[in-house]
Amino acid sequence: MPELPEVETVRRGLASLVAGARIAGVDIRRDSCVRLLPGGPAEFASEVEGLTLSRLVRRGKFLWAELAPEPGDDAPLLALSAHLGMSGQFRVHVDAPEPHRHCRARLALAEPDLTLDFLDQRTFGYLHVEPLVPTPDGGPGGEGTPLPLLPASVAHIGRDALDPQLDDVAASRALRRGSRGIKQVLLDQTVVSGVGNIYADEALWHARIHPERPAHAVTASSARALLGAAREVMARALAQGGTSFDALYVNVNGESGYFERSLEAYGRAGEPCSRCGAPLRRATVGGRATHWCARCQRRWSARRKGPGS
DNA sequence: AACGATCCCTGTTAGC
DNA sequence: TGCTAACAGGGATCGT
Repeated sequence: MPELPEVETVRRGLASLVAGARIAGVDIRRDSCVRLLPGGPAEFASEVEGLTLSRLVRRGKFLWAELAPEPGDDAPLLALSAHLGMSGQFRVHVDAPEPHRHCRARLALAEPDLTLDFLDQRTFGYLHVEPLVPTPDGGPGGEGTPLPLLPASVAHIGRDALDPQLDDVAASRALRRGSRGIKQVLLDQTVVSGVGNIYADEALWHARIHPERPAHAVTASSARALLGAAREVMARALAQGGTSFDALYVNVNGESGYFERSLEAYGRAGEPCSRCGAPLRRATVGGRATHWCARCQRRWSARRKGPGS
């Protein structure tokens, strides 16, 4: 599934391939792949046609292209935003083949002439055209993103774990707030964004925290370790995922398995923990498949030795 | 306000 | 063998 590292890989691919191109035509092949607009898919098409894809920007798992009236115009007011959901992909073609079975939208680009396909097998992803709005925390952060503007539907999303402007102190404090299990807080994109189910399990394993430990019972140093682990594991995945896209194939779907060999917890139920050898467990937590080591990741702090213990 | 439950959707796999 | 059911998942939204 595409989480932050995969989405960033897509962003880089699109930035190198389609930035600066003009949207010459829009073919929505499945209406529900476009977020609800009053005028439906036709409104989507009429809003974006003729505009230029300028900067490609990401926050967490949200990706968007600023839309400029002309190439080089740096006062965009609109964004073409996308969420890949579970299975979204972008593919760029010089000579467009017949659309793939899962192709939900096809954009014809000009200067250069290219075809940009949005594919999505499980249809949880979408495209959206929406205004860029100011945000209190000062903008998307990350590479090449000077504007303090976010697509309206992304305004509530917190800075992500790889955002250099993320306030680590405030973020780790926020991770310790509330009665929810720490994994659910880590998956809450308004706190720190970009972490999905796979990297949540990985980060918790690295930080040795039980996924169901109540957030308020996580120590300050554990919360800092957790944030650091999330950052570390996603940075490593990005380093691997980012190496392998062909010139005209935007590597996207996160299922390509390039990072799978490095996973310590996710998908490894029954296998021995590489730290302690105890078998890894699996259960459903908050509706999500969850993997952890029952020995390394205790639900409660180890009891201090005392009378009666 | 905070949090849990529900729903969206389809291809694959497990089970009978 | 052929069918059905469970499952995977992020996030918006609604109800408590």
